[in-house]
Amino acid sequence: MSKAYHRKKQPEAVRQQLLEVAAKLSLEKGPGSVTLDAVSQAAGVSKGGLLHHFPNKLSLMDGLFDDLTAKFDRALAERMTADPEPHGRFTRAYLSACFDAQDEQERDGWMVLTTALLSEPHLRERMRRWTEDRLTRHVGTDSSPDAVLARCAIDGLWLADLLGAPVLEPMQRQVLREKLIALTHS
Amino acid sequence: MSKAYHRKKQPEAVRQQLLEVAAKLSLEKGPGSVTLDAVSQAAGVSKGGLLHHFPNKLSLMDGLFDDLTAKFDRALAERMTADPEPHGRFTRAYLSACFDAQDEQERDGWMVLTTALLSEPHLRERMRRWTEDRLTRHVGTDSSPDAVLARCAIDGLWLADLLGAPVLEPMQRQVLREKLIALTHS
DNA sequence: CAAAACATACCGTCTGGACGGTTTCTCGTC
DNA sequence: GACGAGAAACCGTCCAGACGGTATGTTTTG
Repeated sequence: MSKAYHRKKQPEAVRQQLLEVAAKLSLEKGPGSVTLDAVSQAAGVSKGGLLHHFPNKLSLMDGLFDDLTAKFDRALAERMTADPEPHGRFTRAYLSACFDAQDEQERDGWMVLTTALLSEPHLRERMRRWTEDRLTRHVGTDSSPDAVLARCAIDGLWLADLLGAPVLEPMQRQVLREKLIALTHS
Repeated sequence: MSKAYHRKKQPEAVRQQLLEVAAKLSLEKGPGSVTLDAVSQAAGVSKGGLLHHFPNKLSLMDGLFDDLTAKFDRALAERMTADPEPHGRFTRAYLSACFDAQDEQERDGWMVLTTALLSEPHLRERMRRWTEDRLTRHVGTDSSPDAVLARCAIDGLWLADLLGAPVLEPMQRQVLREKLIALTHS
């Protein structure tokens, strides 16, 4: 009889814990290491418990996707409301959300998303729809060639970070950041 | 008794075939679907045959990595020798190699590389070293902030392609391309 | 004939998932 | 507020198949 069996029931917390563990596992040991056994064990829950919250693995991945995109959307929304200038607003929010790692954990989460994304065709498709959606939503303010260029560069830079790339010195990073900001205003 | 058993032995061709199949599988059905069974079967070889060429799965992945990076390096070298202007030469070659899908298959290969890369921490590390290497090799001609910016944008754009992103119209794509080229000259 | 290039058969482990049980929570009724 | 009944939140076990890998054969090649 394990402890978890008798502890206070807190489904939402457990659910969140499972998602966090899945994300961490995917980031550190690759998406291939995200197995039901590994996740449940690392989360201190039995596999049966995991399968109660997510009836199968696909729904676990989907849940992870939903969770991460929701967080990212919130981060974007925050920054956009704080930005008085409509033109290029979305791209600047995107930049800030990726650059300013206000929340260490959130940044990692966003990275997880991409790695898991590319490995699972199903999530790739969901991601495609997500970007498409945000894009059409901010067409008009953020569809200039320079804005597109900026967002591509942000993605690329963040991809480099993900690979643990030769870290740009903070100063160079700052220069880049300002160049990108400038692009959103043109 | 299978056909492959009695056909003419052509080890190098089989080896190449195995790598191609592995790449195709990874691209289309995700890195998770690259199994010894699947690869060998799709290549028309027995699993034993596969394991003869690559003694274990890791060496298969490494072989894939070597093959793809070698191809990409060759593509880069070609373009660089054809470019008379030293300044920004590497970045322009990089741009051209990613943009101009001269060889449909080669472009796919490069995409495979990245997806497989991110899923396998081991390959992530190899990739990191690879980029680091190319970077230090062309420091001096391709380390200006604008060149870095350009390469980031290229990566980002290519990532968008990978996701099957909302395709930019060819014209917009052309505009972007010219902006990037301009960046390599500044 | 030796070695390389395959094939075939098989094994131990892992993985996703089904299933039935046990404990705790929720909520209506009195 | 007590209380019982059902629902929700777990646990533990078992299984069929997939997976990576080994061991041993057979055929071709040099």
